[in-house]
Amino acid sequence: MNVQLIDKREIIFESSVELLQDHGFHGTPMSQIAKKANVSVGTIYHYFDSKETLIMELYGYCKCRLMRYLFEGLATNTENYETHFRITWKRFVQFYLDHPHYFRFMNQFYSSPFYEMEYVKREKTKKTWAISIQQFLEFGVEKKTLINTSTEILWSAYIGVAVSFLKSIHFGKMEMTDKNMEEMVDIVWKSIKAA
Amino acid sequence: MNVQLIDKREIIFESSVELLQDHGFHGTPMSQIAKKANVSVGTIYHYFDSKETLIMELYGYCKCRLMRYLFEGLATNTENYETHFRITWKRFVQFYLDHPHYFRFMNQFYSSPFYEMEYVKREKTKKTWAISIQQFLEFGVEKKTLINTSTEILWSAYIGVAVSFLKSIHFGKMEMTDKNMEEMVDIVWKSIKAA
Amino acid sequence: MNVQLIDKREIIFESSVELLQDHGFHGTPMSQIAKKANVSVGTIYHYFDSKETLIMELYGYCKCRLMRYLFEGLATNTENYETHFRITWKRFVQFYLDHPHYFRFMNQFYSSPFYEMEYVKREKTKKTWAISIQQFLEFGVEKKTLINTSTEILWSAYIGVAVSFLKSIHFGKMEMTDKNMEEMVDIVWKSIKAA
Amino acid sequence: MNVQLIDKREIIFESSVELLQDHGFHGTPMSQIAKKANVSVGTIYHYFDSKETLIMELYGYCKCRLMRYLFEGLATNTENYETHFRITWKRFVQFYLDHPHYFRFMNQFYSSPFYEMEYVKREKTKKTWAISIQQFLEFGVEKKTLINTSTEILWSAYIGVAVSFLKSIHFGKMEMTDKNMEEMVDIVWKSIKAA
DNA sequence: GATGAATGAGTGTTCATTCAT
DNA sequence: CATGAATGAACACTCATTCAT
Repeated sequence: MNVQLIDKREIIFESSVELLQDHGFHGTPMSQIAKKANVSVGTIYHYFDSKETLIMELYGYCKCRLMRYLFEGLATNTENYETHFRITWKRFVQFYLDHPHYFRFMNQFYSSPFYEMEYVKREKTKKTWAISIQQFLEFGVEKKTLINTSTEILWSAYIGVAVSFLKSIHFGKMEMTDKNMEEMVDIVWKSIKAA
Repeated sequence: MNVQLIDKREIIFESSVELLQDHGFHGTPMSQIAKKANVSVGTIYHYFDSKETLIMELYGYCKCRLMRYLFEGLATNTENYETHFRITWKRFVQFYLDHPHYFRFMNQFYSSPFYEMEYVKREKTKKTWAISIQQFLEFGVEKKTLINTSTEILWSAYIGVAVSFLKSIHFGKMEMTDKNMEEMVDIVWKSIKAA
Repeated sequence: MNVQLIDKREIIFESSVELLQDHGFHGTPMSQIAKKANVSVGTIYHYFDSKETLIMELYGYCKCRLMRYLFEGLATNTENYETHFRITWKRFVQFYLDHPHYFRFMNQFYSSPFYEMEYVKREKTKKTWAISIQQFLEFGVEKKTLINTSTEILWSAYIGVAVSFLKSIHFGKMEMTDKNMEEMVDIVWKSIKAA
Repeated sequence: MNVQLIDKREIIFESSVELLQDHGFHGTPMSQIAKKANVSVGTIYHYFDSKETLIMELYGYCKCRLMRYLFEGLATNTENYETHFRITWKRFVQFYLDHPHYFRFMNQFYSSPFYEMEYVKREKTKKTWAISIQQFLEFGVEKKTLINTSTEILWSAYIGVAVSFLKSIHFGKMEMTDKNMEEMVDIVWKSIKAA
């Protein structure tokens, strides 16, 4: 029971993503989140200052989950960069395929005015997953395995295709098959590997 | 009088995008849109059934604007596919750079639960810009200028990088320069051109 | 019906005083005021920015009503100061006897943290009833009919006894009779008239 | 242990007045009082049945403090009534000047719907400070030192001017000087002393 | 006795929508 | 066609109070 108390924030988080992703931020009343989490509204406000705060922190929570999944058990200084690259990219996609509501929530968040605010904060706490992937990309440039351009450009190529791919799958325009996955990594890899 | 009708709808559209993009769909009251458009709320309801309808139709309006811009003055059966490809991709990006609130609005819309509904309707009226770009991509496959894969995959590579690139620029992570633009097209082209 | 529209603010005012004075500011929900005024909550918010604003403006409304009552039909430059003084003081008391809820409301307001805020504003718009009575008192000092002291001191003597008297009546400790009224004016007059 | 009990109640009382006087009764959450008193909310509820009870008892506590201050070291059957009268009146004012938040709290309480309830109870427990001052005033009437009128009328003249004077000082309209104090007592004394 | 997490009824406020003018 | 006052359901959030520890 003590354990449950500690996890209350997490219970609220999990209830929130599911609801928020398919009714939208404003379409999901706090009362509904409370009901789904089996707590009272007051309890949510005990753990979070406001609905906005809850959403902001939920975003952080999702990022953490993704991070853990992305780099788990992966040697940091890999010898074969390409292999490493392919694994990471596929994991990124796989994470969202396994947690579709995380994907939809984060995507919605990222495209909403909420993100603008969050972004400011992010500048302060540099330690984010985005940075980590970026470091990985920078490393590739240094090793001359990737084309010699700005990290931001590489990042756009890396993440953009993944997100776009995930959306196509989400909307049922495409099937998720190993073949498709492989073709997509090929495309990404081809696009930014050094000639 | 007919002219005036069209004008008023457009005035409402223009006022809406600007507001919606930085306050969000639920963060923008009809009254505020009315004020910005210099009409009464009643008038908006004269032209649109509901707020939802307004947003839906606004999305359609934006799509039309983009379409017109994308293919304007461009010969449909071009001899040099690559040139055509590069021009189109850069126009796509340029359109949003010129109309940043269109970009933010459509992105927000596309990532919101609204889109799900809209999507169903879209299936009925096939004539959308997306289809057009897709036809262009399919044409490339037929000509064996692009790699032989599904249109959806090509589409993901094409659009994903563009969107991601635009976001980086929007958030000030990247400067918009001709050089950057050129590098991005190169990446996209390289990624899907036939070997 | 047009007339009624114009008077809507006043209808809300009248409903408010009655409720506020016997349930307190926080003890009176907006919904209750709305019900009593036979309008919707939304309508109240159409005329007043917030509950606070409503209360503030209600105070102003009450002050106006009192003012009109106090000096109505009274020649400004009276020859007999004492007569004038006695009439005004008794009118002040009478006004509140006739409008007991105005008295209780204003008293409550005056003793609450609300007044502090209002007070700041009042400094800007000097034209208040308090000032008017004070001018009357100053005039008495100039004429050497009242003792030669600060207006504030005279004011305290004038208003303090009246308020205290009204409270005693309100709490049933005292009957309101002409005799009592006369005795009270005597006391006040005696206390500040020049020797 | 008994000592501790009394202490905690007092700590809670002291924290309460300060908070209540400038945020109002409903503007001060129990949690805030608890924080200021360095106890938990639960503890407050251990000593007081409800918030209402706390406020009621706080009022009683303040009255006691005033009483002790008013008559401390003062012979009950004084020979010189006027001197005694002046001392008491000035002490009354002085008490509130020394404890401004007591003044504001009691004033607020007295003008609020709370008092109505309290008043009923008060009838039962006759032993209050008000009664004491009233006895003092009655004594003056018997001695024919004060005018021959009802105690309530004398009381109104006595207390009303004091309260009004204190408010003027509180709102900074008047400076608290010995001269002003002396002038005010003169006014009060003059107003009710026998001719 | 003391704590403070949990509760949930209750409040102020917003805003899409209607409709009489 | 245009207006904007009126509506009232719905929501975010508060806070007195309880109770398991």
